[in-house]
Amino acid sequence: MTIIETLQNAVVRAVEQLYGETFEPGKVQINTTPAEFTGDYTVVIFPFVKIAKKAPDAAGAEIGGFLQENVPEVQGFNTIKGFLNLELGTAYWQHFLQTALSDTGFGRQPRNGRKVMVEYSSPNTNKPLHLGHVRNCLLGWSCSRILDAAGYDVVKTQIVNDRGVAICKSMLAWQKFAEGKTPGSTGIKGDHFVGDYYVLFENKTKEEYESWQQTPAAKALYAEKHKPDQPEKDFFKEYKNKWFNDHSRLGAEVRDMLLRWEAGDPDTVALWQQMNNWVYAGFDETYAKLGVAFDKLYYESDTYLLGKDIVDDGLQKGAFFRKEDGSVWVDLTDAGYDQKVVLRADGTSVYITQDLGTARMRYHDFNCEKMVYVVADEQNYHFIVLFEVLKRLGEPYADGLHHLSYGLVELPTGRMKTREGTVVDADDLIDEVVNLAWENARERDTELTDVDPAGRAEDIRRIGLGALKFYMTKVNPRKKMIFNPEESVDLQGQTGPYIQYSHVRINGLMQRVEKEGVDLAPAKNYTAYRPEEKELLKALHEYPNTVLAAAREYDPSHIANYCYNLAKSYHRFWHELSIFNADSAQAKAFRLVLSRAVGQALKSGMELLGIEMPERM
RNA sequence: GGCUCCGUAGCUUAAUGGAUAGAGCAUCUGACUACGGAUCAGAAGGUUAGAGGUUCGAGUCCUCUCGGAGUCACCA
Repeated sequence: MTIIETLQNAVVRAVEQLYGETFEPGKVQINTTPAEFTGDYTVVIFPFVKIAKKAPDAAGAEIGGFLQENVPEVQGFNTIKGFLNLELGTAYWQHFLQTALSDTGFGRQPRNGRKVMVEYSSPNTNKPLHLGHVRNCLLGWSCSRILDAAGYDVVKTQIVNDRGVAICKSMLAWQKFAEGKTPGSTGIKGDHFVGDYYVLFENKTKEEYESWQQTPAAKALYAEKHKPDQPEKDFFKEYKNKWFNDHSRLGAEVRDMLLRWEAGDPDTVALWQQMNNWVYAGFDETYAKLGVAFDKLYYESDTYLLGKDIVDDGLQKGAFFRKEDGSVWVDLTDAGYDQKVVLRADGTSVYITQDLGTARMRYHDFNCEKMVYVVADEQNYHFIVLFEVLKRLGEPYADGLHHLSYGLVELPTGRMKTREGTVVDADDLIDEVVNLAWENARERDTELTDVDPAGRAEDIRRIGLGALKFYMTKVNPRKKMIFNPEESVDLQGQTGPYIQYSHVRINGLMQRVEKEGVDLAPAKNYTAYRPEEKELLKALHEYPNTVLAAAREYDPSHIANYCYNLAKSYHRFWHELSIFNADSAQAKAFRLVLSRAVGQALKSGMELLGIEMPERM
């Protein structure tokens, strides 16, 4: 039982005895006491005022008195304006510190035997990963780690969008123009290699379209179809999709290729596998650099026909209905949404059919009671519909579905656009932040460069990536993010390196403890806490609660902000108090023990964000 | 237009319905010849977009208005 639960229960007993009313323990509000008041935890008294028929402070004093008498941990209290501030005794804090230190899993909940699947990244195989995938991957990875720490068994997965017209474009361009070149022969990373042919296809198509616009047929079409005052340029911009479907030679070839792929034509399938394998090799490299991984991969080429049995199921249960043309629909108008098609008239699947089928398949594969989809907020509506439909079908996991929706990453110049070349490539970005960390390190210190070059390089990599990862996880996922390249590699202030630095400081202390064989036992006799010590201790104490809150809300930014606050308290503590030169052996031992526990929590918290700690910086 | 999300200091942001809205960046002023200054202390900067309402108490909940984004495909 946590201290908060202990206090809640005790308050319920107090109210029962004093005023003869029962209350639900969960309804008792207990907050950490703000720094400007004395106390550790604060009970909000207002809800009891009516029952007590007393002024807030009088009721608070009575409840406080009861708690002090009946709860051993409560040593003192004061009431101010309806808030009952409770002070916990040093025995409690000493015990807590010892537990936090010896418990290697401090902040981790015991296994709860429940399984959750987290889907993230889910790239297309026709181009490399970009900045948006980086946010997605960091959120997905972090969310997985947090759920794991909260006691769940987590299955990390991605669904690879490996089929469709996009990859066929790359394939066709490669076939026509590559003259047998490969990533191996050119030295280009596989995903970039394939992406280049996708771009080439788009460029060739553009050329074809522009020359087509000069033909008499095109001119006649414009003359006949354009809206009043519409310039030729605008007309043809609008017409592009229709042109691609009706007139383009490349368009015809690419559709032909897709048909051959669907028919299982061996040559086409072989080429498709070849090119996707190049891409996967590239992705693996990027994922490794980012420090993320997956337990199970699903491929859209395997899943894109799924879901038809669910459609039958839905028809039988009356959740779906069939229109005259044979298409199948779900009517969500009673819930304030639209009617959505779930199966085309020709019997083929649409996007949501596939997702319905995939959800059921995953449930059968892993028996997950929860599934988290890390997908950008563009698809909010899709997931509302998907979850609603699964609920109406009575799927057993329907209540455990969560869309971890995050805002798009934009540049200061606006939204990223492939066509305008404003996409920030993931590999470039990672290299860039590490380079900047190098530059910065060289300016700082020359002493560290001559020892252990390999360890030094690894530390710098951790610092650069730490800056990037913290920058991207510290904001609430829901918020649209303006990616400012300069701020993302800041190393001062509310940043990853700020936190890493506090850990490095602690490391330094611990090495000295080791070297000098400092006796830490006197720590338990130290009780006269200084404000900086108490603040730090209280901050440390909040770690397990923070992990639980982050898991409950699927929100890594709670962890990021917590780590920052803890590091901030530590820096202040460090600056205000002498550790090795403390007044007494007890104070010295206590501060060292506290430092060690804080170091462990910081390391553990940052690990939840996928951030590693450097040895030195 | 319907639906969803967002709007907090110049900028980036925090705050299970609780106390004087908390940080960082940028600006200005300071800090021990001491455990590492990627640090610390301080100043300045806020009508939480606006107006009503609910509540003992609202940045947070409700209604309306304004501004921004997304979505409203038999695309994925």
